[in-house]
Amino acid sequence: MRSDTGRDGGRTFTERARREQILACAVEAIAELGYARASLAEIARRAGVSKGVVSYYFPGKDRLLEQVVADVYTRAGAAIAAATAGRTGAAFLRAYLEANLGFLADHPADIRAVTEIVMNLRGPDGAPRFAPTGEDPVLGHLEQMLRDGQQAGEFRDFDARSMAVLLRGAVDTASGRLVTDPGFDLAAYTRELMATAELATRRVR
Amino acid sequence: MRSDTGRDGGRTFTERARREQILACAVEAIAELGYARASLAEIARRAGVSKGVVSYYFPGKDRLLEQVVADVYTRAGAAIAAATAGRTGAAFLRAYLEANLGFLADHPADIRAVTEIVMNLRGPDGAPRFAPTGEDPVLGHLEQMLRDGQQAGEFRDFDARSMAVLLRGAVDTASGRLVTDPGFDLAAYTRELMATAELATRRVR
Amino acid sequence: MRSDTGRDGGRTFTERARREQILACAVEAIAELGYARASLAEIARRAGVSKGVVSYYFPGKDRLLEQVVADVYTRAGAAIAAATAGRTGAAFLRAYLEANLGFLADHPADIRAVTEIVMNLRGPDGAPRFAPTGEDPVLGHLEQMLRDGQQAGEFRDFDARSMAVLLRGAVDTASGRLVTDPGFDLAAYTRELMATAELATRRVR
Amino acid sequence: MRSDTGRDGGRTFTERARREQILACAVEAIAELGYARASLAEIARRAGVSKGVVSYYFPGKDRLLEQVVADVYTRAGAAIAAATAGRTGAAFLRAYLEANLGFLADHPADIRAVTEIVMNLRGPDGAPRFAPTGEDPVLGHLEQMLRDGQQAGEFRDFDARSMAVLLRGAVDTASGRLVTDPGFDLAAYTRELMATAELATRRVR
DNA sequence: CATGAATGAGGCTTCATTCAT
DNA sequence: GATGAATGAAGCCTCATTCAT
Repeated sequence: MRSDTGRDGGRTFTERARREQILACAVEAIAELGYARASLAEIARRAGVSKGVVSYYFPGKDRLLEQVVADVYTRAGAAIAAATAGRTGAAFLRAYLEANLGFLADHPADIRAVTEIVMNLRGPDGAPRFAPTGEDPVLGHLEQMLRDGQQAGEFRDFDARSMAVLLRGAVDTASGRLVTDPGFDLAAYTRELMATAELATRRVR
Repeated sequence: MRSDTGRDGGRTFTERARREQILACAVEAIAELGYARASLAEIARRAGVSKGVVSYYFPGKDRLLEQVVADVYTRAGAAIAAATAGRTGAAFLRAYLEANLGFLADHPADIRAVTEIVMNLRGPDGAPRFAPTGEDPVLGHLEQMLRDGQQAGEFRDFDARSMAVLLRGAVDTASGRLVTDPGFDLAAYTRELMATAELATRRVR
Repeated sequence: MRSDTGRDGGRTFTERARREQILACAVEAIAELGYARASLAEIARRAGVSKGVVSYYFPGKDRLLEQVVADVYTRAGAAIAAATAGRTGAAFLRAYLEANLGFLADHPADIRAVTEIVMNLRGPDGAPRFAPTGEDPVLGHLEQMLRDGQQAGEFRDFDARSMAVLLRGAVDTASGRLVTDPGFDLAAYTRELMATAELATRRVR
Repeated sequence: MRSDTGRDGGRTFTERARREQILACAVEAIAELGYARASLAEIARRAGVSKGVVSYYFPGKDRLLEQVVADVYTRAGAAIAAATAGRTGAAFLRAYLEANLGFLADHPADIRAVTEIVMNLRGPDGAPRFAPTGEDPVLGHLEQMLRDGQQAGEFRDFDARSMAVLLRGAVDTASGRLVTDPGFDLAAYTRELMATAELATRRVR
């Protein structure tokens, strides 16, 4: 047993490193070239390994892409959860939006890649694999927090579901801009989105 | 040359009909199957013609897809222009959003298809063909109208560019929801978006 | 409408010709190289066409192989049915075996290919696609004819099922020999098989 | 070299055990999954070892498969030789067929695996590795014993070669049935085959 | 001895495109 | 104008094999 074969969760050190490397290269390739052009060959090329290696670590391209999504979701979710811990109402909303756009600013490629995958990856039956539906947990959480703020009397009486969709749409659009529009000013956008959220949700006297 | 092939702009009647039919089937296929699965064969199948016909009318798949985008943009632009004609400031904004979401409600497949194409179609160099940039005419127009409203004293002093991006993002997200989220309530969303826009842009006393 | 595009059963003349050509080349390749080495590329090469053409005419390799089996079964069945028409008992058995071995002599590659496919082709679940089971129609027919001969008092009281399996095995083994054993004497084998069948089935005084 | 690695014929105890284990798992995998799906990875998985181990003990997959055949042939040959020792003529034939079908009943997977390998394994030139030819020792032995029986006046004057092929075919077909046809009655088949052999070979008065 | 890791060839399939008719 | 036919590239995947540790 050598130092580079230490086990952790059933996986060797090198295996975990390779997996992460491949995931990173997949994100990079998708963010840069788009979903359709991000072939396994391209991902392997960026990782400096042969095509077979990718298949060796992931049982199929779909699984790899799903892993990318799960990976980024996990990291983004953790960052946002940490930033919003213990907050409710307007304070939550501010922290939530700030954390979302902050993650975007720090990991634009990750978000871009996830967006591409979510929009394009389909199951064998042709149905979208990550289609946003009523049960979307991300959206559901935001909606619930908005509803809580309303019950606490902090927010006005808007349709929580629609407002949640609107705010997520405003967040998501930023990721697209960030990658393709070089003139996009994320800081200004963040300020304006937070102001808009504040004005659109606060209880009117 | 037969009697049923009257000329119009250098194109016979049947030719124009075929083109429109193919474009319509392309929209249908992309909206239903997604960008990657909408092959020329599938489009031809839906149009009830052979693959060769598609190639005959459009010099390459890319051109066909570009034409789909141009087509829908033209129709949507006309509808929105008609609805907002002569209006400025808050009145313009209301009419603009209402017309946008109205077009969405009337032509969800068109919007879905265009979204897919815009996100996926790339040039030979790999660069996005329709990437939103600073020169995006759609966005530019909205931005200008917002700026006009500010100068007229009707709107508060927000960053017009960011607000334009935000509102477009809020509009675009609705198209995605409309197709994949069966529980999405477009009417409620429209109301909430218009309320939000009103609250976020009006001059605060 | 030209002479080479005459329709027949929804298929053009060229299409039927190509299909038959591909089927023939598949038989040839499998008989010569064995199941595992008979790739689509090899089949296409023998047909003098590109790999894509095979996929153009058959929706997948499995379907092509299934078609080979169906094809040969149909032809062999027709030949045997014609040779045994109206016969029963020992006369049927003689004609049956003679027709079987005759078809073998005339189309050794076909039989060899079918044998390979039947033994190797598996479904997506890994289960054999043509596994001989109790419901095997070919075997069932022979068994029934043997039983009829017993009831007519022409045959002794053997186990009809076992005898059917035995005779089919004796027929099938000849196809293997014919291809791989250059010294195999089919005529002598035919004589001996018919003599054996006669001796093994006839009513003993 | 430890105490548990006593040498025998140049091979340690564990080495021989490993070889036998791998051979057994190869048989199992081929019998169950068929030739094409029995990959080294699958065989290694069933043996509970890594792929490298298989390569370590056998210099290539072909050699492993050849060894499987040799192994089963050796065991089957020994069993049959023991059962037929000292017998000739009809007595030999009865014992021979009984021992063959008995081995089949006791080791169906072995026979199935060998059948698959014999039918599929090819040399680099594409030629079958185990094709039955005129020099087939198994067949040759049976043929010789039949001839001896004829010269002893016990058998009628059939073509010994053809009869040998016929009987081997009747034996081999049972192995195929045994694996794929759940309703196959091996005991009944054995009885019928022995009766048939008796009737077909005995000297007619 | 044994393992995990990596390779590269080859297979099947899909698809945009071209061309003769 | 329109079609069926054919191509060839590219994609994903599986697998036997090799190698450093």
